[in-house]
Amino acid sequence: MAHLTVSVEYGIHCLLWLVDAGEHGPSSRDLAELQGISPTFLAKIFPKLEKAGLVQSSGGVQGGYRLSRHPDEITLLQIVDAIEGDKPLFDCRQVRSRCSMYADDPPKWATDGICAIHAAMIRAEDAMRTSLSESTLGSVAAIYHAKAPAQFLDEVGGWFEERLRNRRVRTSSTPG
Amino acid sequence: MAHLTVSVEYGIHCLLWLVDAGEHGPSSRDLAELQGISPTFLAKIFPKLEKAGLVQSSGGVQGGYRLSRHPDEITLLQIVDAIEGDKPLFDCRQVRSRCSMYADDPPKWATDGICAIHAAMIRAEDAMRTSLSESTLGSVAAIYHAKAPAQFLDEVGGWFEERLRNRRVRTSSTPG
DNA sequence: GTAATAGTACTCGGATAGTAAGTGTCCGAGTTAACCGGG
DNA sequence: CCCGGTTAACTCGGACACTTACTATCCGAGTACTATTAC
Repeated sequence: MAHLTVSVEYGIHCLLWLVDAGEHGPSSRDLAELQGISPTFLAKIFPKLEKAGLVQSSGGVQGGYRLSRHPDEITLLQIVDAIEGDKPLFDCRQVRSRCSMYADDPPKWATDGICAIHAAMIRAEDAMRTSLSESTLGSVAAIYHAKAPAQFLDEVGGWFEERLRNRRVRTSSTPG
Repeated sequence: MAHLTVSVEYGIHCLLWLVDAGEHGPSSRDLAELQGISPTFLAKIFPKLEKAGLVQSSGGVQGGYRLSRHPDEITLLQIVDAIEGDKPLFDCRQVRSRCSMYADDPPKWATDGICAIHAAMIRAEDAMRTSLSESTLGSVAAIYHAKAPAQFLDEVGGWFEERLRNRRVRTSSTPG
């Protein structure tokens, strides 16, 4: 399995849709059905994004999500950390101090400071994180906008609005 | 779980011991028992290192492993790739083309080229890999040598030699 | 016309399977080199 | 003394449990808004 999971992929794609959505954003269910994703699974991802302060939710029948700040101020690193919880690249198990030469009593120089291997891994992880922090939701959205025709984005916007209108009611009769 | 597994950690630690071992290196079992690692598990890691051309094996009762080139010419990236098999950081599942707007028939502009999210992840992965390629087995070993007293390294060398001598025989009588 | 009530769809959290990958063990096949006995 | 068979420990590969994390589903509780109903 890859280090960055599909939860991250789902999360970023959803946030991209929120870039175009207005003040009254779609629900997690709308986003799931639009993209062919499990609605219940996506519903477990959004609370993490909200706790990280990336989106704001509104409850009730007209509820939904919207970005809590400008897309240019949301980095991919923030999204990854929000969903994966700052998962380390490398999990040092202190192999060196397990050496059988010093039976269960490693000397100070063996445990002092950080393991050289671990240090190299931390440098690699920092390089990755720095790269992720240089891409923002806005910059990714710009690439998508350049690819997709404007008509398509309008259609999706209309789809969201229709979903929103079709909520509520449905008690006695359907409009026809 | 972390992206880089304990297999990588075990592998690097073992290669570090091989830096100090001479032409006649220790067996995977020697290395496992020295470090308190599962011998059978370690025995599954070394063939990968050998396939990648990092170590050379010699079979038989006097067999063992030795580095196949100078430690300064073995990068951490090569070790990681040898053991993990060039595992990608991010596994793009083409969420964008699954959009329910175009039912099962995504237009060309949606599938053309690489996904913008995927591209950002590839940049992050490249940054990580570049960092890993800048650390060599030699540079890591130098840090360890600076920390551990020379006497300790000699003791380990002696331990390996004794293990090697105590192989074979043991049929009728022990030398005394 | 206004206030109270019922109903709907939402968010949120916990409990629970199924699946995939990593970790670790066991066993057998083939290899090498030292030891042992016969020529 | 020399040569072939035996033996021990190695590498190598496959098959097999165990554990963990991720993915996905289901259900119940609380919330906000709408429509209906009562006054």
